[in-house]
Amino acid sequence: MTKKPTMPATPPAVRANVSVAAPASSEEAPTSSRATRAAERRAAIVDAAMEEFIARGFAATRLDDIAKRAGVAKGTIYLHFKDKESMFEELVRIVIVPVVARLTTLPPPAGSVRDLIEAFAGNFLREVIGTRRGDLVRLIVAEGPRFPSVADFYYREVVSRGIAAMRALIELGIARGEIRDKDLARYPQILVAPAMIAVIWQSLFARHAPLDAQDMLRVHLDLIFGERRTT
Amino acid sequence: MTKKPTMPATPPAVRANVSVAAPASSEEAPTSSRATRAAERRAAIVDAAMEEFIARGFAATRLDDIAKRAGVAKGTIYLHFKDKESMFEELVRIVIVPVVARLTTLPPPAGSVRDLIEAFAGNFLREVIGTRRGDLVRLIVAEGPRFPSVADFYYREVVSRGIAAMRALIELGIARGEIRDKDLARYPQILVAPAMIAVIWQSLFARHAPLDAQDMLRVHLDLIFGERRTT
DNA sequence: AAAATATGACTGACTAGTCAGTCATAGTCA
DNA sequence: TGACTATGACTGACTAGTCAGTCATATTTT
Repeated sequence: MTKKPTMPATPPAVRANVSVAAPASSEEAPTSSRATRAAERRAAIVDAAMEEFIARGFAATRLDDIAKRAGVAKGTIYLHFKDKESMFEELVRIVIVPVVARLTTLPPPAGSVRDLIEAFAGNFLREVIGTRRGDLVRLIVAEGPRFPSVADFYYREVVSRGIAAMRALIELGIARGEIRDKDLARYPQILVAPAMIAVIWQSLFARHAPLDAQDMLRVHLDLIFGERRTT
Repeated sequence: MTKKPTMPATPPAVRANVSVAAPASSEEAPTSSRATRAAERRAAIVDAAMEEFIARGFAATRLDDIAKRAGVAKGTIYLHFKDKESMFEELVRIVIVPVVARLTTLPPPAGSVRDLIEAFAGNFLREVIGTRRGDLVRLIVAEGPRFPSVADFYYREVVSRGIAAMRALIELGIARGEIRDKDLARYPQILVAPAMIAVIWQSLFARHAPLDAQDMLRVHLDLIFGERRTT
């Protein structure tokens, strides 16, 4: 390479909006025991690694950069992770698991199916679309084929559960007469597709043509449930 | 790295199902003038590069491997392309352009809007979903953020045109009363979303849970147009 | 023979991973 | 309590290897 073609990763000033650790008082807070400090460092490494991997992809990310961003020596990374690969794999688990936990903690099953799904979509909008986590989803799509274990994990923990949950909701909707089309239960992907497209769109094309994801999802739900009767 | 973790790229035996050149008689066919031979070599390089980039991503792909797969010395690549980066960029153009050309050559605008869209979907199924070109789309999603010029090109040549074409069809459908939901014209993405999801699904999750893309698209169109009246 | 092409050994910049040594903290003893 | 020792988290210079890009040489075409 004649010169570095890669654009700089998000500069350190713009910190992740999704942090693994508590606010991580950046400097000199020996608030803590050895174990605590170690945990903080690990979290700092995870945050830094996520930023770098999202910005550059797995292969092009340098461990030196992760170390610098985390404010840690390179060797320290190897105290916490076996190697670059397993760091990437663990990273995905660490970031994804709590999100799934939160999203699958459904709100009380009160109200119509549409209300349930709207609550779901609202969470998704807030927690994923247009956030670092959305970028992480794109990263998984990007690196999945080269990391079968990551793809497997993601399928098992996120996709299959999500599909199952959506299918259950759709079947409920059909049973209650809220949803007309009975075939929809066979392809819950259709229900989720616009949300996924929104994630990708924000990552790739937002600067060409911003997308009002919330409004789009509303239109999509109108399509499935029929126009929203203004309560 | 202690050992190569990457799985081998598709072995040379399994040739691309999408070739840039004519069948590329692999050995010794001096059928041709210099210019022709040069063009064949260039095409072989493009094919090989596509395979490798799809299998490994940009950063992890070695030019030595592309050369070997194309049956060419590494130096030869530099007779055709300035460097790895511009090879990738040109590659995308070279492969995408003819597909767009073919897909935008609409069949005679006869029949219902649904028929038009179904024809479109059929082409897309055949030409993209589950083919190397589908993988290329995933690759663009993957590398887009690191190759703004690729993302720009893809947006300009494929996405914006596709969206515009879909919008036109939707508006026609609304005008003719085939489509109920008027808001759909504001988000043609909704019409296309399941097809994109199918592309990604085949790439990432096919071996966990195969997806009948054709049937899914049919269900989706039923959702938009209402159940298909059996002609 | 001259020109156009093609080759692949070579170079140098770059980076994953290592490890001997440092030092703040935790633990022990008088 | 204060001094002294043990621990292991942390460091960063270093090694071994990789790979994009070059170019002197060989091969093919005209």
